[in-house]
Amino acid sequence: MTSSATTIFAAHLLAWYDRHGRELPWRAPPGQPPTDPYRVWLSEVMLQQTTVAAVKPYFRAFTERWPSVEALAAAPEEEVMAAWAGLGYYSRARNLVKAARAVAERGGFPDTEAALRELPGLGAYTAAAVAAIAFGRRAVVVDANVERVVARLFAISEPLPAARKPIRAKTDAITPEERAGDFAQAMMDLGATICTTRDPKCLLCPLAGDCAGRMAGDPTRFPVKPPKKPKPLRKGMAWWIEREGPEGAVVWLVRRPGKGMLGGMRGLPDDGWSARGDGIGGERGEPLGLVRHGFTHFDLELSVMRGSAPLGEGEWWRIDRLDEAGLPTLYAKAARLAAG
DNA sequence: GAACCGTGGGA
DNA sequence: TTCCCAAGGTT
Repeated sequence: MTSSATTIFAAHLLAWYDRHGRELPWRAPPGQPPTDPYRVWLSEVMLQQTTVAAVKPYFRAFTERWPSVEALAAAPEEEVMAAWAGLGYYSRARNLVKAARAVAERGGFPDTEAALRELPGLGAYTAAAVAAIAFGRRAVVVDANVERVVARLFAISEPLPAARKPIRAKTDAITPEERAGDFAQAMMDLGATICTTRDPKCLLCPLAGDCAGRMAGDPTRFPVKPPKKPKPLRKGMAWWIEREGPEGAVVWLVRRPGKGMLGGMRGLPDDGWSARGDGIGGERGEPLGLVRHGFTHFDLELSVMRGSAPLGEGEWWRIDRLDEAGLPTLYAKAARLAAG
């Protein structure tokens, strides 16, 4: 594509974006002053591998409770972890606190892609997105949407993940010098609403006339994905240990190790199903039921037992305030089973 | 590269 | 029900 062709292509897509771009809580309306980098960063981290619908309530809660990066930097880590509960990929919350403190320490966000990339939790995608959207830098932003749109647009037949190199090169070639942030958001909106994984709406697509994948017959052939591996089934045990406290019934909660599965989150004492060698042994006890839960790379069947004595380091937590404990979904399910 | 790291919604 | 996977990063 020639330089002038690139300009026309980008202008075409941006015109579509100005008319059809989605309204989102973290997105400044067209023509507004530069978006607050804190809100851009926070939303981009929340959106990593996470749907817009899932992020919205968390974004509102975080920005209401911690309106600035300085406020977030001053928050105790465990409060942030609890507020993140249910959103998944909990290393994001740990890195969020680290990055906020680094930013507050240096007096504000760095405004270049390379410097942003140094912050914990900001990889190639997020650093480029924040640099482009919050600071108006030209950056090549490639997420799963862009990957799909570009693979179809140029009919890239090489399978993933090797296809990422040519996809990135093509994305670079079509990224304009001006409004690179809007261009990136336009590509992502296009992927989310038109160029969807299944059943793309090619008749509504502003790029249909340029799409090699469509001309090839079936755009959904791109990108070509490798076969996926079967998910193993793991079995484990956890204990629901309840007693009467001065203010009502309480249950024994532990803090999970900082790394690994559900790292840093509260949970029920367990037998080490997460395979990190840090399990707690315990008597079998009365079986309360079975919780099934799917993780990214394995499924879990967790047997929940009624225990009698506290196991490991932990704390008694009021059962009527269990929703404030910040339990990840697995343990929220177990609690529902035991208390519910 | 490849494994590891969550969750909920849509088809 | 089952499968797929979404504004990825770290090791």
